[in-house]
Amino acid sequence: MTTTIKDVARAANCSIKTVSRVMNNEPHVKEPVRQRVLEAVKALGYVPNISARRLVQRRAFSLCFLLHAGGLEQSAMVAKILDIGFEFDYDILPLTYFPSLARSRGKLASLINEHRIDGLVTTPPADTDEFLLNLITAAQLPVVQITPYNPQANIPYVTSQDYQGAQQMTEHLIALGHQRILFLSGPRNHRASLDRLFGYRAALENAGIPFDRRLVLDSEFNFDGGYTGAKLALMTEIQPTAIFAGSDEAAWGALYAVQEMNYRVPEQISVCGFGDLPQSQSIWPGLTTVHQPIDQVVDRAIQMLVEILTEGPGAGQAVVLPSRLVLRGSTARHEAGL
Amino acid sequence: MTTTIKDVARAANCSIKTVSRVMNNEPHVKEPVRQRVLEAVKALGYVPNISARRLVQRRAFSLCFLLHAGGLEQSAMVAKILDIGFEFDYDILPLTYFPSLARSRGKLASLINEHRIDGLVTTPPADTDEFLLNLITAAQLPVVQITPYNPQANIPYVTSQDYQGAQQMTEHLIALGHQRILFLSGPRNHRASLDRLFGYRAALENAGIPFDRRLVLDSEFNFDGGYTGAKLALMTEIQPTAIFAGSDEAAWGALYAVQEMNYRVPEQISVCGFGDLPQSQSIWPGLTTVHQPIDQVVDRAIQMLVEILTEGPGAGQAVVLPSRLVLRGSTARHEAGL
DNA sequence: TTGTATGCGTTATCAG
DNA sequence: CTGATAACGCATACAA
Repeated sequence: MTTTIKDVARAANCSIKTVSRVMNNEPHVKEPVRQRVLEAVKALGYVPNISARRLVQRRAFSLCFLLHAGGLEQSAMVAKILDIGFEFDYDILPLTYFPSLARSRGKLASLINEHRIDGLVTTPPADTDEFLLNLITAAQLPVVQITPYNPQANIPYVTSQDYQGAQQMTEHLIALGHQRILFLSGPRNHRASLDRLFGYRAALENAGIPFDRRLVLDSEFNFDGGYTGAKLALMTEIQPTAIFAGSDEAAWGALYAVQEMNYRVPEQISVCGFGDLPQSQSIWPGLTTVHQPIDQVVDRAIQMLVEILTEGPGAGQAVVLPSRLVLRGSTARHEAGL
Repeated sequence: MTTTIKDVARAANCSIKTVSRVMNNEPHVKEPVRQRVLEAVKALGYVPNISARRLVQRRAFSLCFLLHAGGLEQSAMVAKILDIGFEFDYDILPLTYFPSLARSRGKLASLINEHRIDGLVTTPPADTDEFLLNLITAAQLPVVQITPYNPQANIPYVTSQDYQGAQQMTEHLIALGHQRILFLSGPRNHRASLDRLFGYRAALENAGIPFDRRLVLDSEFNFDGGYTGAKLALMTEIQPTAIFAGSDEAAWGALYAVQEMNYRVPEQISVCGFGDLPQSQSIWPGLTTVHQPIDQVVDRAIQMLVEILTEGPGAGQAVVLPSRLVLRGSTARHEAGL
């Protein structure tokens, strides 16, 4: 038999309301009474029944963290999410979302329509998915985005410095003597990707290097995208001396392609990425990249959502966390002779 | 205002109990009545309130999938878990568990003690953690393990062929002309690792190759373990011609170490792993490994747990799914002259 | 500062 | 086969 609030009230010789007050840290309880209640709670091993709370409060006390399927880009986020597990009373339900799969859309819809969650954290590219947006607006579900500012919506978000990170990385490559820097961009609806592209261009401009649009290739932020982009550039007249992939995964693909074509990294070609996924320090010869504070981003996003859920919409903000360069073995000075 | 079971009952001109029967596919409802109810449900867009169900059934309708922290070994499982998201009425709460961290132990304890979950799926090495075992037995929590058979416990489990997979891989290396095959083993309390070691030894024995115990190195199933083990073997008199890592992650580390020492893979040294993580086909030169049907393992484990939860302990079984070799570029015939 | 009574939306009991 | 009524455990107006 589980002990309920009534048992505690009886043991502490007070009403259940008083116990409730103590449990929820509400005011208007005299100190001696509060102590009696706390003792009774400890003695009986009382734990509030979360299901009852859910019912009476009309909340699911759980939230969904929506991730993009397939990519490893988000595996670092997942690691943090699984580390958190649940935050306060909120269960965290991580879910991958394939907009193209009816089954996946159905899962998301039932999650929302059956009121199984109170709020949502989204990551690109889910945040631009129309089906999802319709669900959210119909259900008036609170949302926190992990993505740069979207001027079209007024949605709280958490992100890290994309523009600045890309600019610094490009400056670094330029300082190493590189002039022909290939930039492997992501999808155009991926705002962070755009910001990185702008940062790249800003650095070139500041250095007085004329912009060659052939040096920017649109691709996907995954292994294949990087692989294909690098191959394309090396097999044609583009001939970069450095490859700056807009994501670490694409950088891995580029690294693979470059080595497959028997170029030496970094002696002949430098390669770098963006994101600093854990594996990027494990692959040979170590990927130079822009470190994003993913753990903190995830942490802040979840906290912000919980705050919105408990304190109302006003708790939503815009947060941009700093990123920084991480120099490893995949980049080196460009020697004119090679 | 959300529509409740009462609204449906009124609309269908019957009692709430009848509606409940229809919703739960219980018998003893005449067909015309059932139809009326179903129409009313559709017309009103009625969705049962899961919180009320949770309260009255005294179940959390959620389960925890416990993962080992840090390793990528489990990232493939995570991908599948996040794809499933929730199964029937059960929310799936994936959580990483660091037994050494008080915070992590606390999370797990509150999850169980606060009755937030009805059952648990465990993966190595959590399944041998004493703190967890105590929690489970104290709470009498149903568990399904993802690990080979443990004769000490009578716990339902799902796994894939570890022994056979390792044996086949070793046979393959032998067929390629390798005689000195280094085996990078995992922790001794990792049962799957032991089974792989036994498979390796069985293949050697069948081929009449005398067992050299210096060729088996105990290490960790991660990048560093593989890196260190490979270095050790190559810098000493052990001198293997092939390295069989008991996990893909360790194989990556070995691959890194071998290349760092300027050996060519696979021409001079063959390297292979176990598990077939997604990244193993992305790293250069492509890792030969044993494919485990991780998606199916995860699927079956969750389904089994839900069955136990709904149908009682009798639903638990022992399931072993098949694994198979995947040949890529990291292994080749051993030429005596090199 | 404290307590009483009511309701949240289901499922379960037991009588019809 | 069907239905009235009582839990489930908590929070919350509203009194006192």
